[in-house]
Amino acid sequence: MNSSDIAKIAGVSRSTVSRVINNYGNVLPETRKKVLEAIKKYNYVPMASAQMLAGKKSRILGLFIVDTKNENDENIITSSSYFSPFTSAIIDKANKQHYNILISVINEAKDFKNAKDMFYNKTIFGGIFIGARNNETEIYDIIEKGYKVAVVEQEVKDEDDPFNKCVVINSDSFGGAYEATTYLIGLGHKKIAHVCGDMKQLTAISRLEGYKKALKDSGLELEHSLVVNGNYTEESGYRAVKKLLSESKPTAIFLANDSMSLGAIRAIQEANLRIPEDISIIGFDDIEVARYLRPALTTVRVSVFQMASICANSLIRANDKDIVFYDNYKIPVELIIRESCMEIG
Amino acid sequence: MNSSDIAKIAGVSRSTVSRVINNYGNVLPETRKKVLEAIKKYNYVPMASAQMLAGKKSRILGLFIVDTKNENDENIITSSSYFSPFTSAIIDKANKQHYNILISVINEAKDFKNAKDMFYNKTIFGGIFIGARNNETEIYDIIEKGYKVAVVEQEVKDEDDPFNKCVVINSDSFGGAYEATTYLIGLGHKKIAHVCGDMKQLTAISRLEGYKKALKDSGLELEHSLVVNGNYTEESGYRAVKKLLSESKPTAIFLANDSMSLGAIRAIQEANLRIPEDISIIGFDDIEVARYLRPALTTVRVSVFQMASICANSLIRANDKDIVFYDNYKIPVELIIRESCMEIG
DNA sequence: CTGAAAGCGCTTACAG
DNA sequence: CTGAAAGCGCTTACAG
Repeated sequence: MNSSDIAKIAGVSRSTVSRVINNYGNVLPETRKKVLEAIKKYNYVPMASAQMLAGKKSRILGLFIVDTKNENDENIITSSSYFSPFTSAIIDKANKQHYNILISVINEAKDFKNAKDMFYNKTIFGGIFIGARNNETEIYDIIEKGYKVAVVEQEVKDEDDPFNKCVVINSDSFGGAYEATTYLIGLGHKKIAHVCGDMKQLTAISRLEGYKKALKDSGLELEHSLVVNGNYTEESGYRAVKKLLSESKPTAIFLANDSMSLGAIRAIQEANLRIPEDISIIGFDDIEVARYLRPALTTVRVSVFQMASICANSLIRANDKDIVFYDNYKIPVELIIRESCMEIG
Repeated sequence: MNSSDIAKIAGVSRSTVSRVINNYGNVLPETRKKVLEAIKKYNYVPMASAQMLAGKKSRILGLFIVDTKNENDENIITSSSYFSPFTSAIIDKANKQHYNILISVINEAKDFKNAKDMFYNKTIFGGIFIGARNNETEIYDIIEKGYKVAVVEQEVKDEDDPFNKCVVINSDSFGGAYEATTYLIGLGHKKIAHVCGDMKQLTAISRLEGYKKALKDSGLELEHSLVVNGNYTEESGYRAVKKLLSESKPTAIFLANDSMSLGAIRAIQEANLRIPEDISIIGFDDIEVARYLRPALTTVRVSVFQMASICANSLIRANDKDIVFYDNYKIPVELIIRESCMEIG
């Protein structure tokens, strides 16, 4: 069943069938009705690739999750609590506007090829990148070829930066880290450690900066032994805090994300210390588990939903209106005070 | 840049360009080399829709998540811990075989139209349905038109059931519920309540059956007041247990999933009862939070990863080999004993 | 308001 | 081993 068949059945030309399918105005009501009936009767749906080849735009939006495998060969982001709300918000926004999402995971450099192909072979009209390391050059090509892209958590360096030619959405990592650290300082802590995230990522860089700035503004000295490496996984948080506990013995720890806080809790329990009586901890992200922990985790909430919505909507609008659309958003974060911190005393 | 351009540059015909792209054997090595160089130099990627129109198969697999909104207008499955591992496993399997995933959420009956369109307009070569209520007739159409589909958690009634013509993957809900209930009985409990899941879904139906059968096999009477409604959401678990606690006062509760167990814990805490000293609880699914709860939740683990892998692989194999592929899998589950149950004292 | 025709960018028999 | 040509199923000027 194709448009010729429908045309024959309705007693019109293929042009007319096409006109009613695309809802053009210049079709007599009765003609339209005949065509619609034939379409309905035979459950006809035009073949998408033929439509595209003839000039229609793709209504598929790519979502590319750049991810790294952890010790257990599991994807860090994809298996984290971050993935689900982000992805589902994107899907929701897209579906509501009659768009669909093509989703793919990028684990290694070579996987960027698949992502690029989806742009270049015109399967998708545009795409979103999340989880990429800061200044990921693999994305430059795509942007520079004029495709519509949105990136989350990318620094825009200067006017020549390719990321100026796309939509960039960042959360206020610096501000959140600053607020978290200041909160700890306000509670009287002086030995505040920081467990860094994956420093290839903008979020980790900014969170460390925010921590440092807060210390500085309060006149506290930055102790290098209190800043330890992590890579955003639970395991890395465990190791980092284990080390901290045996060496520099902080009274409070600000971890660059919640997953690492989970590891931190384990390390602290194993050392027979209590949270928050012996040590205060604060995370970042506010993943779902955070509020179920006992004590519930104090953390910095990032509105993943909001970030996702902006990504999807910007790109879809750009496609619908056939415009290029550059923009740079900084999404505010919020300190969620629960039970894992207390005044030093 | 299209295949004619490349042909001109390489000094061959479009046919030859097509041959090297599709890796046909009958091309002289030097000819192939010239073409490959031109392709590389100009970064040429054939347009997917033109390829499809000319006869190539789609390499996009649909993943349709049938979901219902909860009280807060959030999708139940999509925002649950079930979504992320299932989806990421599917993506992983697909990407490894050079397939991509088109993902979409079905909230209302009318949203099935989008799913059907993706099949009928040939965007996807096949699709997976998860979360649908038992015997969802909307899926029948698609199967009966001969498209490749996989469904998870669907009962196959008899030989005429359309679901015989697709891949169906079920977890052993009955067995898991039977084991969980038997475990509670073994601990000496006699007043064991069950909070049902969404009874439109096969999992909920089977879990209730397993519970009943275990009672029966142990010679325990089924008390109707001990079986209460739920719909798989945390909130429904909270309400159900609240009711149970004020009325029939069970000593143990088997909940049809872990999300409801979260609500149960809240209700039990509010009633100033202790888990497991005053009341034992056991969930189903083994979502990520389960092991972080204190006491850690005893539950029945479902290998979402395995189910997802089978879905993706079956469909992809069917497409690659161009065969129709019917099958019916029952995936074993595993009782994970943690800290939320104890012997009745 | 409607139809005939060209064209979108590929692949694949067919012929040589 | 390679090329010329037909065809896939649509849309969209163009003409009337």
